[in-house]
Amino acid sequence: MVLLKIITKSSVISKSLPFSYFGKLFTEAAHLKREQPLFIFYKNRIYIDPRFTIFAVMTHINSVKPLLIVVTGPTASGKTLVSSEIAQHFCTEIISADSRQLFREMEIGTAIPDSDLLSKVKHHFIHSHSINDYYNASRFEEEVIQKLHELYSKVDIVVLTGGSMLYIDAVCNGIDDLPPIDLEIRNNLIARFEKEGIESLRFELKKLDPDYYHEADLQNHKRLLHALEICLQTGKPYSSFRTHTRKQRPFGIIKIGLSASREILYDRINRRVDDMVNAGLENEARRLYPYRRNNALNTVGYREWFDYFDGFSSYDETIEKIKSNTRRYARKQLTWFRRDGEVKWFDLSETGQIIPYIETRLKILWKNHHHLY
RNA sequence: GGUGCCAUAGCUCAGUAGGUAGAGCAACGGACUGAAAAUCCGUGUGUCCCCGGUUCGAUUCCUGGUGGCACCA
Repeated sequence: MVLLKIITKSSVISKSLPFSYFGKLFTEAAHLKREQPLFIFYKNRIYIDPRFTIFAVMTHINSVKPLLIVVTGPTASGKTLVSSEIAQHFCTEIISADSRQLFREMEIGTAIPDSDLLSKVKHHFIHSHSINDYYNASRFEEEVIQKLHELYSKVDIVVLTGGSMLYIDAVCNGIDDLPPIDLEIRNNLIARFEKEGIESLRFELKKLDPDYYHEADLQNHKRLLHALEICLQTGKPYSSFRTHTRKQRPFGIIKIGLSASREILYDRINRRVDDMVNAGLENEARRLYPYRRNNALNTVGYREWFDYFDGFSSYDETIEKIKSNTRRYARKQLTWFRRDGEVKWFDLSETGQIIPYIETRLKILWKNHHHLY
């Protein structure tokens, strides 16, 4: 809801109005007894009759939560195009939730939107960081929440799109606050793991945090390393930082998922990998080869080339491996989606229904507040 | 046309000295709170080419087909 105040030579008009939500023409003029409307709302912008002298137009958003439209789906399901259409329809901007498109050094292999789309809609968190930066889901949460705060002062709808589910969860539900870890503690633990093996980590965790020891995946060294880092850094068990609660967000969330049959999805993946190869993926990987130890480059579409450069696989095997690993990645994403009951799914053949669906949801959301005024 | 070899999972192939089978890859499922395109865990999906024969029992041995490969014509 928007409080609109228009100050003219002769009068001050104050009106509470719904935001320009449906993308339809919205007029508000009857009370002026004019034949022509004084101003119209259209797609988040206010257009004023030029024959009228306006001294000031002030608006502010009031009471109704702004909205985050989350567009997700497995890799190569067409998120980029759909989210761009949604953003254009609602005259807003896109935040990318993609843990690899963040990095400006990686372009072809991460399938960032093309320059045409980037010029039509403002995108955030694409090529915003360097592969030399230390990055993680918590940082993403912090930076996106900050960015949303900024954006919601201008618009009341923002689109979040991507397939990095942990990152999306971090924005929608939050993740627990943890202290930063000294590099020395981290490196010591890694060295210990490499020298003494995972058994040594289990032994230490059982001592420092028996609670987490019982629920942890004891085969997964990353989980154990992380828990131990926290224990050693703080002197308190890692489990004492785990709240198991969702953070409250000052915005509403609608989740849209894009789906396709396995056959179609796999075909899209295979074709996209071929396109990437034709666009010069091998050269991009060769350029990044010196950085292959960076976590950012522990990524499908790059690590396979590094094996090829090291002589461990043939050219054809490399491309097959990229396709196969991308398919596996998509399956892993699907596993994550199955647990999230909040997602409204649309098949690729019915993407035309997405914007009408969002508009219906908006009507329901905002109608309830209308009675307050 | 002749001779030899081969036919087993979606693919490449093991194997059963006769008791209806198993590896790798692919595929499929799950976990997931500061590396997440990461990391970790689990699952065999089969007319053992076809028709007969021998046998208590044949994917395995035998006859004959069919298909493939190699060599000789």
